[in-house]
Amino acid sequence: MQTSDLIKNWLEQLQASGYRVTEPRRAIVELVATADHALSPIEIYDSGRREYPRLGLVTVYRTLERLEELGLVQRVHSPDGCHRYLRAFEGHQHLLICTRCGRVEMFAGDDLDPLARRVEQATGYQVEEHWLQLFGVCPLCHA
Amino acid sequence: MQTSDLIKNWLEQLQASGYRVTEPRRAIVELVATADHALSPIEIYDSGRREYPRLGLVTVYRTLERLEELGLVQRVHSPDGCHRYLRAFEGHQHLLICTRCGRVEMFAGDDLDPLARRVEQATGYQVEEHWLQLFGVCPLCHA
DNA sequence: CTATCTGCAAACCGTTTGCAGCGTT
DNA sequence: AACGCTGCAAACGGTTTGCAGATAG
Repeated sequence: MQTSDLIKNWLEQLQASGYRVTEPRRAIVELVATADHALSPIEIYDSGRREYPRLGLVTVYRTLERLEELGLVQRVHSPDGCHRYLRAFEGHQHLLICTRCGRVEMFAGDDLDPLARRVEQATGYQVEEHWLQLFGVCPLCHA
Repeated sequence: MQTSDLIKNWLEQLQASGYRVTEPRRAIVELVATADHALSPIEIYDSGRREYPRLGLVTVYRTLERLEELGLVQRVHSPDGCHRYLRAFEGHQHLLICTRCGRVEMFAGDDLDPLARRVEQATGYQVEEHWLQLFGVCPLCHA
């Protein structure tokens, strides 16, 4: 899908879910849908302001909340605890995250479902979610 | 190792590293070394206060910092972003965490090193750390 | 026209820092 | 006796909430 189509698609999904398509939302969606790395709310706010100067940080948080509800973005947790947001991709993804710049790669990892089921059996837990994340330094930051 | 020995061992390690063994530290170490689940700083503060009422939250943070330096505790990250602390075990562990009460189980997972090396090769990243964590509801919270 | 959305300000929560006095060594 | 440690209070940064005015549908 073309990035412009992606943006249009997100806005349509917002609308279809009863949300309104507004200028600030348009700016935020444009940024997040096309970013190649995970963005923090502040980064979105700063960049978004260049396009739509009246943008407020609160709106960034509220819009991200909506996009997460719709499954369009996912949160990324890092060792530093900083919350970043990344466009969600098809199915469950395993992430490789650059600890310097937040750039994110996806990789096909092991399928963890068998493991999860094994562990459920062994412990009696009901497994609801799993994280498989690698952290490292990307080639660009490394140079 | 007996839990009382474990506590003694931690206090000795503090001392050996040039830190002082004080009443508040003793209370904190006792709690964290023997806990069967990951504790948040506030929980440590509240419980610690029962044993040593003058305990301050700041001291909890500062002591956890020391214990982390010495490799005696490890941070645990959850989807809610809440930081909890767990006694560190031998080698690298994969965790299963109860999202309700913070109880933690360890499990022998796949060895992720081959995967990490494969991903390094494919992406050019230098992989430094990995997380394999499962989240769920433990049998007790589930009932 | 109405209900949602926005931005501001202020509240809020977990964490960190400055500092004067206390307690370990 | 000296220096690290403590607890209080206050600062701090990120996130959330209340509210009156703006705006999409």
